[in-house]
Amino acid sequence: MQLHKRDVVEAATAILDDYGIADLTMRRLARELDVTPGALYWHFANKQQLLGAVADRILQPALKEPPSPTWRESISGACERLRDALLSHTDGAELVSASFAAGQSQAATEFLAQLADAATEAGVDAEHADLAARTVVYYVLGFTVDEQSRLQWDAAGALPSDQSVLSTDLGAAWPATSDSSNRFAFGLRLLIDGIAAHRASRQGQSVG
Amino acid sequence: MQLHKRDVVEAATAILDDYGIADLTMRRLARELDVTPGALYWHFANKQQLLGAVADRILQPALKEPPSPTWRESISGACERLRDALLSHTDGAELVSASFAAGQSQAATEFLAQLADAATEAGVDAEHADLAARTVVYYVLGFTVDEQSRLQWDAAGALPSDQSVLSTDLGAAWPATSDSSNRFAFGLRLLIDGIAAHRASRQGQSVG
DNA sequence: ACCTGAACACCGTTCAAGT
DNA sequence: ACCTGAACACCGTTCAAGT
Repeated sequence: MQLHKRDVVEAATAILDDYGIADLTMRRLARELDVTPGALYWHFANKQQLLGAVADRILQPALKEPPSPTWRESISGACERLRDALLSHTDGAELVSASFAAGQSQAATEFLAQLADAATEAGVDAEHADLAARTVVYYVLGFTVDEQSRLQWDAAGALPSDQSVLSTDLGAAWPATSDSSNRFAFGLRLLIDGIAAHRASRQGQSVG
Repeated sequence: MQLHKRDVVEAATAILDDYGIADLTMRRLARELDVTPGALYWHFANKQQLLGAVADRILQPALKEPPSPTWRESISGACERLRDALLSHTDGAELVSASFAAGQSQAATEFLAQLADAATEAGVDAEHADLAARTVVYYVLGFTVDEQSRLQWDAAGALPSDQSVLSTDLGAAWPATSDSSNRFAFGLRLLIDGIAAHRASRQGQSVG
């Protein structure tokens, strides 16, 4: 039967989840779809574009924005959804980070625009709102790439019996997800406070 | 004559500057050094490690820290030196960003420690100083990767005669380096203000 | 319109064997 | 100790030709 873009992206996501970004090659993907590598180039101009489509798929859940009462919650909510989306696919942060840098993810652009809106709400002038949004995205991507590589490294080295590197002392379980989330929230607060400070130093508006 | 690590890193940097990161392959590098690819693996365990050494070389100028009167100037000074170092090599931001994420650059770790010291000076507790430093580095790397890709794209498309995409209107020259630097400074101020706000919300210290 | 076959021009890495 | 020769197991991309 006919090959459609959606099938290709779905199969690519499956390879990503099961084997990671290093195994997500055009040839491997073609094999999985029972076609010749050349077939993929009928649907996608090149690998970068295909990865961009995978990035868009990963970012879908991060784009739903429930209305927030304050701009602070708009930003931190969006960032938490972004991090969650990245963490729910093997090497998700790395893939999206690369696609974002290459300008191949339409969803990333959309996400950026949402953040810029929140920054505008916060009182940042239009000229700088996009920049504030980018700064926030750089943080989330950088943090999550780091976090995910550690998580996956630990998961790979984890033996069936709980023999972790840091669990030589009894009882004390390995610093869990909650700690990582706290660390994430710290950096986020830094940025949000920075945006608030900028707003305040420009013109006095109602406190968000 | 004998091949030394320093020769290899120097030749690698030359390829980077002249042809970019895509052409910085082990085989190409070996050819340039008049050796067999296998020879490189006597001196470096793998390509990542070699790229880490190149990153260290690029970061060297960013590590000199002149004493600053305030922690704010320590941070912004370090960040400007980092950006300058990255921009002075083709694809420098991309290479250092990758090496940093892979944990292969010793210089990047050192740079991080310097920033963490400044954050501590600012009144951030030890537990969070490293995190604040990372947040700043994520910003500088993210911003500069973006900036450099645009710069290089423009430079590649620039015809001998000043036929730029945006210069269809007369007189108005293309937004120059100064604008980019202003944008860089904006995001940096955001982060520094965020750090200051965090310090203030914790305990009242002398204003930096 | 959509895909195959086959090629082009490469990669990173390993390792016995040489000096 | 340091490097070569040669191989292993791959890559992304193109494009005439088929259906």
